[in-house]
Amino acid sequence: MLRGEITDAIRQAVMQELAAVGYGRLSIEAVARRAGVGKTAIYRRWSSKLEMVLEIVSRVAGQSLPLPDTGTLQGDLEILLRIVARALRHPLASQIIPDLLAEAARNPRIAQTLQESLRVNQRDVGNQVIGRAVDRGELPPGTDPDAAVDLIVGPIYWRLAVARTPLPDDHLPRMAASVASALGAGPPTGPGRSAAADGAATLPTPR
Amino acid sequence: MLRGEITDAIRQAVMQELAAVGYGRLSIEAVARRAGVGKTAIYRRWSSKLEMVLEIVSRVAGQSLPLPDTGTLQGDLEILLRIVARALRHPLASQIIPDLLAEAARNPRIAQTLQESLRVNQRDVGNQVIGRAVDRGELPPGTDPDAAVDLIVGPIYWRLAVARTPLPDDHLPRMAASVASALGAGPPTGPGRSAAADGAATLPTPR
DNA sequence: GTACGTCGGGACGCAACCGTACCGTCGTCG
DNA sequence: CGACGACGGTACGGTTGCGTCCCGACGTAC
Repeated sequence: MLRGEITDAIRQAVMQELAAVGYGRLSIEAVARRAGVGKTAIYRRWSSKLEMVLEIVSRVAGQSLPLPDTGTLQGDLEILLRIVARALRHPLASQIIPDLLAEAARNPRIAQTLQESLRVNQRDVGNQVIGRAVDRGELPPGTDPDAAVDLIVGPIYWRLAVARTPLPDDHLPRMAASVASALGAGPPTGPGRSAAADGAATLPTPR
Repeated sequence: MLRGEITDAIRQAVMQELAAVGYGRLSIEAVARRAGVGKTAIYRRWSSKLEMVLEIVSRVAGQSLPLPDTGTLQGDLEILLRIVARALRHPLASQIIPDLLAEAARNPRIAQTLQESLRVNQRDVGNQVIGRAVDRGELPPGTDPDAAVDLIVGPIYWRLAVARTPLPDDHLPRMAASVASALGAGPPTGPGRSAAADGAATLPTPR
């Protein structure tokens, strides 16, 4: 009964409006205006601004992405960084993602939805890359996946979404190499260290 | 003539309101309400919401922080991470910082003010730590300070401000070790590098 | 004691938006 | 061809905020 083209127009308008003014100032009327649609059409589909945004965003964020196995930690990282970089360079995403993350710190519903949408793509991808590297012997078995995700995604996110400094394409391999090194030396977790890089052991580590 | 206690109360209220609802939804009336103050008192001090927030935030963000020289890259990093972690754990800061960063992507005035306020503390601190490490021979001379900042601040920021996963105190040294390793192996920057940091020379990065 | 200026508070006109209701139109299904 | 339902548009009452103005109450400096 509801015409799909209208729904699509609304979805698109919500994303644009979200990027333009943020969730805090997003108004139904502005969305309707931008979509060339009556408010009625929106309220016929969603019950409130929050429900609308959650449904639309989670649909976009929930898309699964293919992650090829390159056979090398370095190669996997490079592809991973490239994917994240492309996403964060998207003009809409680069505005919407930080905005929703900030809003999530304040609104449990948003936080929960984002986390659920991203869990599949984030946690699984992280575990997958780390797991494969461990199997290959490139990383020690005790490697903490959570800490690994911090080291992988943190730098690229900071660069593109926080500092917003342009990142030349040829820097991605360097960053991948740095991250790979960080992962190798990183978590001297528990006993039974493997043979792989343990440069950290030579550094005096207080507490 | 303007009573300082009133100004302080307003400043405090702005920070709390900023944390509670974000910049987008911050209203002068709510600030006045929270501060127990008339709107008049606010408009007597600042001309608009934007000017008010910019002045108050830049005053807080502009505080210089002491950065002791521990004599080791690992030690410097650990202290640095500890400082950043403490800041990001602050209940007000942890809400306000991501919010303003998201808003900065949208409002040039905010972006400029934040950048100016943080330039002293961020760029200088980064350059200082890296420079000292290079002098000690812990890092290769060509190390790119910008890339280094990404690697240092990115993971801790992601962990605390984005993923908002609790970070046990004893993880900081491990993270510092990882970051140190990343910095060391990181920039295999081109051939025949000169001594002083000239990362810009190899980068097609205008300005 | 008088004059000044800030104080909180209230009221102003204006604007935007909420969520709902009611139009007349138009496409589609039966 | 007729009924149905979604469509864009408009209007509604109510709320919130803006930025300004005015008021009486203090407190202080002179």
